[in-house]
Amino acid sequence: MKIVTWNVNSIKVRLPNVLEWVRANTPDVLLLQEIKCVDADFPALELRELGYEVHTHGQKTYNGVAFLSRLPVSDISRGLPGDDADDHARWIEGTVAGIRICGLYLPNGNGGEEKFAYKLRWMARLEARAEALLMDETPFVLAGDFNICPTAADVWDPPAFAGDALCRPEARAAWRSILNLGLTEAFRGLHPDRPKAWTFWDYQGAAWRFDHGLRIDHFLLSPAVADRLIACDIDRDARGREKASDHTPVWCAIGDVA
DNA sequence: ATGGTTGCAGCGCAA
Repeated sequence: MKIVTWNVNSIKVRLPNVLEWVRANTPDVLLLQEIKCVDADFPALELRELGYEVHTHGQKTYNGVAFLSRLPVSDISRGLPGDDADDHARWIEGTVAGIRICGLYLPNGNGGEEKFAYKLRWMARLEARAEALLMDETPFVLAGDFNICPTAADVWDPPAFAGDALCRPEARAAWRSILNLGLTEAFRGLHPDRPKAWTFWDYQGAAWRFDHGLRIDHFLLSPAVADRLIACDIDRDARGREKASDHTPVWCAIGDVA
């Protein structure tokens, strides 16, 4: 099973890129972030024509996540538990082939201490959700735009980003706390030393041209799924297309149960 | 150099 995560930064603007990429790469499950539209405005017909079940958790203007699958999906659930007052559309989960797949858009956390505090609270809820799935012994995948550069190796200019919410020690500590539940980060598990493995290049400052990137889109696997991990990689090519998102797709392949 | 770019929405805000 091939699972893809991609922050598309508006599905309305990105639809041609997404359709072309899906035709060429035929993922089984496609998790999108920042669709930036309400559910009724998501271009479901176009994706159904390519063979996908379409589930969305959208909102006006900001955020919004989608869960698309060529395989049957059951028990879709929207919203990360733990705060009924949180109205950001950042979480959608569903079961495919016995795996609970969670698509997430973690808060960026820049723009003031209130926003950073929200990010940390959201990460505490994420850890609680992962713990609950582990307790249930549910095989699961957490995938999406985590807005976290786990280490200095995941940042093009570490000193310049020292105070950025994507790199701040409290955010990295929260990330490690989640990993320390016993999860496997798919990309670094398979490519521990690959340099400049970026998944995001800012629109500003010609970041793509200079290869000034960050690695912030990730897959976290529960132990049973980690045992079945075959491959995980980043499709840089999509970032170089016309009208590209500032993020590029990241994918992983999970083998069938032996 | 407190800059620059994109998207939404309708102009400042979020990223």
